[in-house]
Amino acid sequence: MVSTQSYWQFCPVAMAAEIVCTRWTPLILRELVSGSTRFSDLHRGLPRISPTLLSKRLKQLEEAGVIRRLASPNNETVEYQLTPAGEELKTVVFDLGIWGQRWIETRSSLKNLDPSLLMWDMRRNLDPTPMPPRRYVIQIVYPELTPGRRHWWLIVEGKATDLCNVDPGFDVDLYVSTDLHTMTAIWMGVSTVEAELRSGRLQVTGDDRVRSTMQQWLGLSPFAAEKKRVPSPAVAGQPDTR
Amino acid sequence: MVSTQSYWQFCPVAMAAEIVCTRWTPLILRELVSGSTRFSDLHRGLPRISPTLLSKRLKQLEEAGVIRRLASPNNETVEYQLTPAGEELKTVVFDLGIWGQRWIETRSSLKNLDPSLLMWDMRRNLDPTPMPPRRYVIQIVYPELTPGRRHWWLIVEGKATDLCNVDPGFDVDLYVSTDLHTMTAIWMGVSTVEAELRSGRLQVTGDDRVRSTMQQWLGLSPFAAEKKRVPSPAVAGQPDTR
DNA sequence: CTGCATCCTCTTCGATACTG
DNA sequence: CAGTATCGAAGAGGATGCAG
Repeated sequence: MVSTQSYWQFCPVAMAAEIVCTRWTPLILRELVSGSTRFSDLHRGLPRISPTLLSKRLKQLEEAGVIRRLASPNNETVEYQLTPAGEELKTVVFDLGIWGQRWIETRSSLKNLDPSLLMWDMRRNLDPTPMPPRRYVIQIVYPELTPGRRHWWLIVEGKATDLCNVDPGFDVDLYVSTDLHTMTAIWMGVSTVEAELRSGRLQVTGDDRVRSTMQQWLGLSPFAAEKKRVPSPAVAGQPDTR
Repeated sequence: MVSTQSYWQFCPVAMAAEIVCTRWTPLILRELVSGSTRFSDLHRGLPRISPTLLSKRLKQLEEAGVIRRLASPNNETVEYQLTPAGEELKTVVFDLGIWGQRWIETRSSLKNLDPSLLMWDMRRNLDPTPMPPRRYVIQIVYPELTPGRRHWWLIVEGKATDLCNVDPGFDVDLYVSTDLHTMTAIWMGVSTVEAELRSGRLQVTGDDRVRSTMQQWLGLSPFAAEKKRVPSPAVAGQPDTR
């Protein structure tokens, strides 16, 4: 029987698409490119993939020479690292994201909201430069959400940032309260901290210096700078700033 | 029930992958980027896709704003054209091909050979500049293949080139005889006309001026110039040039 | 907890035939 | 020419289990 996953074409686009353009693979590559190397970290950035399929895709990527599987001596941990071939896929993944940011309308981009994904992404890109040189705790609250997804803590310490979903017990330096839609819009660059503070959909209380530099330390999506080329109709339930 | 084709992620990479990275879609885009606009031409470049699926993908691409469907007034013909958003996908598709050319080993690239695909691609990229300014007929023969796939004619007239699989009845100006593997390797840039003439796997007889410029008018794959970064083991059954 | 393997269901894809 | 219709095969998702 003919393998159904091959295109049977010698064209390099077809050969590459067989490796890169299968379900979940571009997103797995995005996670790897963003620096995740552990199975569980990858899965955290891709909550809806089944572990079975993630495992299978990682094997296929290894087989294709895109990643290397590195087990620690005693087999305690496994890391997946991009090979040189994998490194060169960064361009493709990034260009794909740029295209998406430019041409996919805001309305549909802002349909698939997930606080744990958003917080996980924020943790990854947070820029601690404006923070004081000590442990700094930011609490983010989405009052609209169910209790289990309502409260989040970002614990900045040196260059590392930790993310918690349960109260870590530290004193909070900065409180942020908003709704998931607004926070996602800011993260994606279709709105700004300033505009949402004015609109009243975002409230920030605490340390004044950190408060005023939020747009900086928030470290937006890598694609946030790219402007939409499609009309962004006013999103339902989200009236414009007065 | 949750739609299974969405990733449920707001990340632009995910949104773009939902549109671009479904089965066959990168290849359909390659055909569109290469200039095909008609359903039957697209299908000719993608012989193994079912018309059902091609039709479905074209609808999805139209829905996504990547192409426009244009029916002639009397509905006799239909054309699919890239929108501005679709034009910007050229980069992504091209980069994907570049990556494939660099990182996928020759052995696997040269597994999926198909004379009609190869000839269709050659027709598309042929450069008629070195030909005399009249109808010029090139016959290509693959003696190894079954009769129905053995003989091909390229009919160059002005800037247009026609491809025939049955004898068009014209006098032939140039005869080319080779095997499919060799011709594909030349087309993909992993071998050259000169090397294969020397190896004896390629024979060309007829018009001397056109014969000597074959490497030029053949108009290789758009990716042929990109050098492989992976070792190219000597391909089985294809010994190196002495 | 990490990193999978199994089992089962549901969706998608491919092959072929057929239509206006 | 430009697609639909049909149906069996393959692939993806979900739940669960389990070893280190």
